[in-house]
Amino acid sequence: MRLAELGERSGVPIATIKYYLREGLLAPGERIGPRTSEYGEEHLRRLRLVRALIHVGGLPVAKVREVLGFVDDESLGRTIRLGAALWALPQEPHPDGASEGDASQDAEADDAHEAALGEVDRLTASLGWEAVRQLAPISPSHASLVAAMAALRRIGYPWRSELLAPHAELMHQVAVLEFDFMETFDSATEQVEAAVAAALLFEPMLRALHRLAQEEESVRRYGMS
Amino acid sequence: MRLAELGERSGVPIATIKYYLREGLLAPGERIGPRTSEYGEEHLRRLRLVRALIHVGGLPVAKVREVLGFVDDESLGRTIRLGAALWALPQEPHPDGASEGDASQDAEADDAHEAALGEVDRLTASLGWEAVRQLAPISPSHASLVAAMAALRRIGYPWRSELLAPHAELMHQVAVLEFDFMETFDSATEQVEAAVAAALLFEPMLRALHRLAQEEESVRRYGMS
DNA sequence: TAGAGTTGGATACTGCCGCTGTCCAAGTGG
DNA sequence: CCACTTGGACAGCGGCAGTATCCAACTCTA
Repeated sequence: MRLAELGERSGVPIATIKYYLREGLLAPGERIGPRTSEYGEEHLRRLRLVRALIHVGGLPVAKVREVLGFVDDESLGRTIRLGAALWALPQEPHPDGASEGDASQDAEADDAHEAALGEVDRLTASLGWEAVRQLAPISPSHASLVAAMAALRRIGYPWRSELLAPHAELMHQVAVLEFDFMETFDSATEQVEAAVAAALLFEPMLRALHRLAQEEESVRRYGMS
Repeated sequence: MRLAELGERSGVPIATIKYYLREGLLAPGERIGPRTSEYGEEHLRRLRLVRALIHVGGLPVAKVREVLGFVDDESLGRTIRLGAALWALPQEPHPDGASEGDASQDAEADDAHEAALGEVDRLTASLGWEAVRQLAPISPSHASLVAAMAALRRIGYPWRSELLAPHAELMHQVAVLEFDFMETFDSATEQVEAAVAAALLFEPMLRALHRLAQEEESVRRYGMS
């Protein structure tokens, strides 16, 4: 398949495909002439993944390049390759959300952070997530969880680890399913691609469930009016 | 408190506060002279909410204006006011993620959509979420859930409603807690603000838990290497 | 083989968005 | 009294995801 067909089958404008090629999000096609390249099904698959990362996941192009760099790095072992790709996914839309006001506020923020840290520690201990506990100092997901809990605490919502535990257990079941799914693919690259896609697409579903539950509870409490 | 102090206590640059005033995200202060205004604690609170919506929630300024418009509309009943504010929160970062390739792909997408619709229907039926079932045709959250499930299905991940049910139940418990928290505030405006903030800040926490669970499972399966 | 169309490649531009810097005349405060 | 601040207006910036244009070299079709 050549460029025009790739664009047609993927629904992505040719100018945009050229852009992705330039940015290294898409490997160049196989050269079959000085000014002609042939693209395969794997290009189509990759193009769909890129679009999903950017449009569903909301990742900036630079981040996509980083993630795909790990996905494609065949010199890495599977664990590292998968871990690196998943860690490269951004943890929060905008990590610069902290306030930097006067001293009292900074102190407030630190208190919340400390408390959140302790809460997460108790949570992972009660769950027996030993790997997570070992990785805690360097794991972006761990930092992200602490930051989110601290933010909630700062607006006066001191969430307890006991309330989080059931979610955590469920998330672990979800992770098991995701990994099972991932292992149905043959090539390591496809496996990691599948894991990234699943990790990313599951989250909007969770968010939607959360909002639906809010709707239900709102109507139950206050009626439909 | 005057402009300079508001900027200092919130940590938001004065130029930015002026921008928010211009954009209508922040009510003007109380005029105490032809060129002087006084700002109160509610301005500080609102400013923090605006920052949280933009930086933690990733909302564009226009969306923030829309949400706050409902939060502030005292002519609305509480149900409507709350519902409108929550519905105005964006459901997906980039809702334009669909592909529009050739006919075969469109058909594929429709199949996935139909299947997802049925799955969600069975889910809400089994949960007894009657309000959600009634609101389904107009609820953005419902549409969003269907879209997310359809996207997963399209990449070959036909999630069953049984697997979602425990999440949904948990989310309902979460919603109950959120509403309890909301009701600890006196003024309706503060209540709705609290609900919006809680709805928004809970989601990053869930995502972080999901990713931590992935880490744990990855190490359990493939070791730390 | 002629002529229309496509290719990879380079470069410059667009539009949106969240600010940010500058300027101003009118007031304020020590 | 005079430096400073205020509300207000407006232009500009920097980043980002594309998009448009042009090109010479090539390929396909008639």
